[in-house]
Amino acid sequence: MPDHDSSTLLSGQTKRRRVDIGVKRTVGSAIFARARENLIDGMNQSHSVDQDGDCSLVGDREKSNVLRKLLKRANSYEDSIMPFPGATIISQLLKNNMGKNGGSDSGFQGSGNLSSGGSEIQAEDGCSNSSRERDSPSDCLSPGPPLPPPPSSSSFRRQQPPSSHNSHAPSQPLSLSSFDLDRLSDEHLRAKRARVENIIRGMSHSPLVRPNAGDQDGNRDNENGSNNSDHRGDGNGHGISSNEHRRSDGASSILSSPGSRGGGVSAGEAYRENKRKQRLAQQQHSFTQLVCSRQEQRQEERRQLKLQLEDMQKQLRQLQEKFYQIYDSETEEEEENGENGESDRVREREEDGNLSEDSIRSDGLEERHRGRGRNGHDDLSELDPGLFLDRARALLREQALINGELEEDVDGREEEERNGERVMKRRGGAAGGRQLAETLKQELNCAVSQVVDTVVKGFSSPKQAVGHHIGCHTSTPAAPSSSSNSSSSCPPPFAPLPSLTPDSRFGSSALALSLNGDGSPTPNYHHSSNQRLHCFGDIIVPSPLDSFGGLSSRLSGMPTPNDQTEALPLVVRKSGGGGGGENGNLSSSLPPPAPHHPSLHPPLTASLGFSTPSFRHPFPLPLMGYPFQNPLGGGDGYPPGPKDHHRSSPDSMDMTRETVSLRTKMASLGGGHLSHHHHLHHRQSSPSQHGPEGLSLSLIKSECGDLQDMSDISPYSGSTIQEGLSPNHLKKAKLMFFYTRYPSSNMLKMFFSDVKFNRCITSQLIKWFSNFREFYYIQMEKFARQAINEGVAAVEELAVGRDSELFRALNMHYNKANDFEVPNRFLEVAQVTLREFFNAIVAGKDADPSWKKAIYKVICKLDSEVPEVFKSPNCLQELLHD
DNA sequence: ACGCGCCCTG
DNA sequence: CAGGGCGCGT
Repeated sequence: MPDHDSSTLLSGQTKRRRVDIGVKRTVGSAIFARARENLIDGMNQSHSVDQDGDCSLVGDREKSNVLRKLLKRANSYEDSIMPFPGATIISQLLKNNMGKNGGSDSGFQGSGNLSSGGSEIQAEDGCSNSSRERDSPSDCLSPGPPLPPPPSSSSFRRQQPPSSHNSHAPSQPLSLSSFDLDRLSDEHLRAKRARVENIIRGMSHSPLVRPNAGDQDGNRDNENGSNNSDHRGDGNGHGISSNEHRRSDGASSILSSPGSRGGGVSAGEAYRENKRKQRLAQQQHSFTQLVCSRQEQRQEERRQLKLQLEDMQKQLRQLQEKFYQIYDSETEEEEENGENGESDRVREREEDGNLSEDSIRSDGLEERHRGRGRNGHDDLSELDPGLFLDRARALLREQALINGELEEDVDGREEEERNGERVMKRRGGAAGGRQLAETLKQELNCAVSQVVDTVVKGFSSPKQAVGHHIGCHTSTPAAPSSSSNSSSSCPPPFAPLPSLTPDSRFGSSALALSLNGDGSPTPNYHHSSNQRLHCFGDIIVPSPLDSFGGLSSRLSGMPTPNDQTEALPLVVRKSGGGGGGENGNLSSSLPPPAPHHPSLHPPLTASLGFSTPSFRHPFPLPLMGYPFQNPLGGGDGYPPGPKDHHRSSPDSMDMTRETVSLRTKMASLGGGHLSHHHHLHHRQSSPSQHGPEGLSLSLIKSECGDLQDMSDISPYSGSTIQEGLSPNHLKKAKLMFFYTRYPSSNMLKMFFSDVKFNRCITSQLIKWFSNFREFYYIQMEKFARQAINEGVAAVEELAVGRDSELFRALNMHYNKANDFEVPNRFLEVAQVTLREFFNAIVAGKDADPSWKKAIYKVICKLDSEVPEVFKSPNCLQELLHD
């Protein structure tokens, strides 16, 4: 896995570098361009760079996006309610929400926000909404006209105001859920509000509460410092922008240094509380009430989250102390070596501690969230720390079980904590810090992935998420005790909830991040690559996965790939290095949701070895929703159900008729062979490997899914219409290349009439010819240079005959079997091409970067008619027989 | 803005 | 051979 990671990283780096260098467009200042690139990368790719903050940040960003979406969708509703121009109002609301989420945390500063409706809020909003990549907090401070949230541009960008990210992130989920509340009646709102307030009041007495305003800066600085030092290693050129970016992002609230925490309820809190109440009283009528209530709720939620955060941090610190006590003596030496890796490890420990200990206290919040969740589709509630913690806890337990160091009982949270400590101690004593670190890494990975998963799921299917949320919460605690086999821990809870199953697919497979799942209502999502992106913006969130990857890689001591392109959305992780792995298979292999019985699990789980419960969810990945119609496979072609193992041997599939693309995708997915995908269960691969694979799957789905439904390919009909390209098609294309180097798409359609054309197929064919050309021209250039080197002085000396090396090379490539008689015309063209290259090189034109273009222009005119025979689906037989 | 083609990479 | 990025032409 390290190898893979490193390779990926390298490629990513190179790509990035290339991109950076290649960007000639003048987009303002280079810094801005960089920043945007980073942003986009962060959104769409891994942002391993700042893993520390990723957990929360990612979620935050995504949430913000989602919030916007929701708001947009709700426009109609809001309009009806509000007499004012809907857009303005909504944007205002949105801003307020966002401002509150981000701004209220800044303690006293926010005191004026509520009553005044505040310029501050708006300003902050403007900041975040404008999605300008700027690092100076001052921008946000300057009050200005409210900027309507630019949905398109901002969808991919982070919106956190630089000054408030700490608590901002956690609060987001709640705000989302609260949004749903809009649709509830006032009564509901009030009731809820009252409940929440009660809770908050209770919480407010917590000694851990503190005003964030003062701390944030300090914390951020600290975090930044650590981040910078950590990532310096992988800065590779874009360090500046990335660092800056990170700064603005801030570190994750969860992981942030606990050093400055503490203190009782701030005066600001109380003040704000009062303010809220006043406002409530004032706003008894009209939509303003709605708005205010929502705001209030958000604030409260935020506060809760903040409290939780504080708690977590404190716990983290405690845990850390314990940790150090136990291990420092042993690991000191290692730490002495102290490089980035070491520091990373330390942080990991912190994180881990955070997670495990946080879980201890998450109950109250969970309860609240659950309650709230029922009212609206607060899938978002899933996002809340409580859930996260819960899952983390479960993971921790799981890990303990895996290592056989955890006792069966883990009922009480204290118990749990103790167990964790015990485990640590034992490990420290026996295996040493290394093992512990490994365990922690795994745990962390799992937790992160789960969180991501949860977020995604929540976004993708809100309503279901509620149920899922509940199920998950309840299930996790109980699972470990029920059986040593953790695999059954999470799934069972879902079983009773039919509605959950659809999205649980994603949800459960932490690795499966794709939102495109069938369940998701995103209408446009399967359109084009572009839309793919949009999709992500809408629902999914690449970053979480990224963060996951980053974390995992980092934990493993490997640099994180910066350029993990779309791996995220997708999905299928087959095996997991982090222990999450194999689920991908399961998920992919499992058929939809029918409430599955635990009985089904045993075989699967057994092969899974150890993995977190969530990973074991045998839910099919969203991708599965797109049944790859395998004409021969009778429609169940691709996603093999869990039972596929027991089914007729996969080999029965007619691979020759399998579409090429499908095969390739499958290969990427299944680690190779469609027929052997069941072997995946036994494979152990690094998580990093899965990203790309999953990606390919998503690609298939998203790109091909939209094309005409493949369903109309009659599997049983004698008709040769295929939805994909077969190896024979490839061969045919190669032969066609002898006639035409630049076939038009129409031509391709004519000559591949036995293929059901869609964008996928078309582009694939075009790509084929592009690749053919590439090879062709490379050969030409090579031989031209060779001729020049050999002293050929005149082009006339150059000739391409069937016995020439050049021709042999070409023939070997396009007509390997040599069972096709290459037309003379091709020889002529080849000769012309060769000479063109020769002349150009001799003339020194090759100094020009685009010197080949002229040649291409010439060659593209030399295409000749492709014999009619090629139009026949059976042309190969006919041609080759000749 | 979109599609195409080249280039580079894996 | 496929992905992805980029530039160019429309």
